[in-house]
Amino acid sequence: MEDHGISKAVVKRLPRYYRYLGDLIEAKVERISSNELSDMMNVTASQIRQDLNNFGGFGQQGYGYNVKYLYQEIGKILGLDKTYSMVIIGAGNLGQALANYVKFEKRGFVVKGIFDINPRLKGVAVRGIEIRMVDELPEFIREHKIQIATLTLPKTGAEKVAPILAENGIQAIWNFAHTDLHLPENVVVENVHLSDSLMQLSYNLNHLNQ
Amino acid sequence: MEDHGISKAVVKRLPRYYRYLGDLIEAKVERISSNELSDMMNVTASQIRQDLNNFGGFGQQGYGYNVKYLYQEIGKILGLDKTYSMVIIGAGNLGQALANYVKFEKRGFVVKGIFDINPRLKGVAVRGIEIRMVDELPEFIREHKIQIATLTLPKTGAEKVAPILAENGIQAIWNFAHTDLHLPENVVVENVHLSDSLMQLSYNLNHLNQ
DNA sequence: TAGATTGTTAATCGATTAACAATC
DNA sequence: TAGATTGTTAATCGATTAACAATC
Repeated sequence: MEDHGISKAVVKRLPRYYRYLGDLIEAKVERISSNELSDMMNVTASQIRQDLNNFGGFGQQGYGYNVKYLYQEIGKILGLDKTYSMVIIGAGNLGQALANYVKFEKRGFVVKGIFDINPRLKGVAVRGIEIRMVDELPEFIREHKIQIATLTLPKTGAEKVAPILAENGIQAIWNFAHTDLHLPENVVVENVHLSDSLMQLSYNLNHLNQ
Repeated sequence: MEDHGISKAVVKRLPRYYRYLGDLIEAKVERISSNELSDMMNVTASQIRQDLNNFGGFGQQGYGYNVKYLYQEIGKILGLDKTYSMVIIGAGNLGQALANYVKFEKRGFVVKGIFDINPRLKGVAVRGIEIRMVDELPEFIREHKIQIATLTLPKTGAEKVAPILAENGIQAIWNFAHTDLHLPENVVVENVHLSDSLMQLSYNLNHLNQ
């Protein structure tokens, strides 16, 4: 577990390496050089080697990298060799969409509960998981040792619930709400601001040219 | 429209400025200095001024920035003063969630059509928009002058449909599929790789410490 | 006018790329 | 052994921060 000082840029690239390596495994490719991978991914071979060497020497001179091994190692670095207990807070369209997305479960992110404030949703089941009311959260988190909370509710709701999560020992928040959460240092926040993304698209669409 | 050479990092920060300025307008704040904004946003005042001056001098010495004016100007830079015609391709949970998300519409991104390959969904309506079959896409895009396609379908489907979109004049793709699309330079691609995001969360969760 | 704060230039810092010795 | 390719150091490039003159 000794590392740190790894830049955000590097961490951001790891899932992409992981994805390409997964595809290579599917294609039954056994070994790959940083140069071949560089061609596939449109990054420099130098960057690939630098990135990987932040975590250790996974390759072999004259040979390259063993695809399966490297895939496994990056998986471990990303923490994908473990399972995580998750709740989804906000059972609207997006929340339900994420709850239904089984691929996350396959990667080890298990949805243990879905929560909402709307009493009309109480007891309604999404993929076999009944929707609970938000006031049950503190107990639920502690009882089920929930590590990750996915926030798919409006801004104000997210801001209200976030400190409660922190108080009850949530370790990470996957935040889809359109706001920046201010939480203690020991709570990891990963933001997915879809409207920011759409605005970037819009910018690029308008400014793409000579 | 003269610019370019604006770095990705800057463009990525613009929506966040825009969001904070919107909040300030709601809070009836009329003017703000780069220093105050810096405190709110946890970025350096220097960076704020540098970022903005990529696009012009929006402030005034001794005064700061007029919130409403700056908000408008950033909106224009992001292209939010226009409307866009959009289709959503893939009417699964995520596609339907996005189709139901009215805030996008309010920002000018209008969903004109929803498409799927599953014949059982044909004619089903989402927020009043009936689901069409993917083979109708080329005609639909041209007829309705669609500029943006949102891809919320599996990898293989996305890879199949993407070139068809490009051929029929789509200008930008908002890609939620778990794959990198290879398209002509004149098609903007904005990726939202949710599982990459979840992996970054997982990394940070495991490596947060001393 | 004095004070505040921008716009912008210069300095620093960090990340990417290039180069090459080590070694399989 | 010769060839290939890594791991790693050094060079370059770009982005962030600091500083300050311009000016409202």
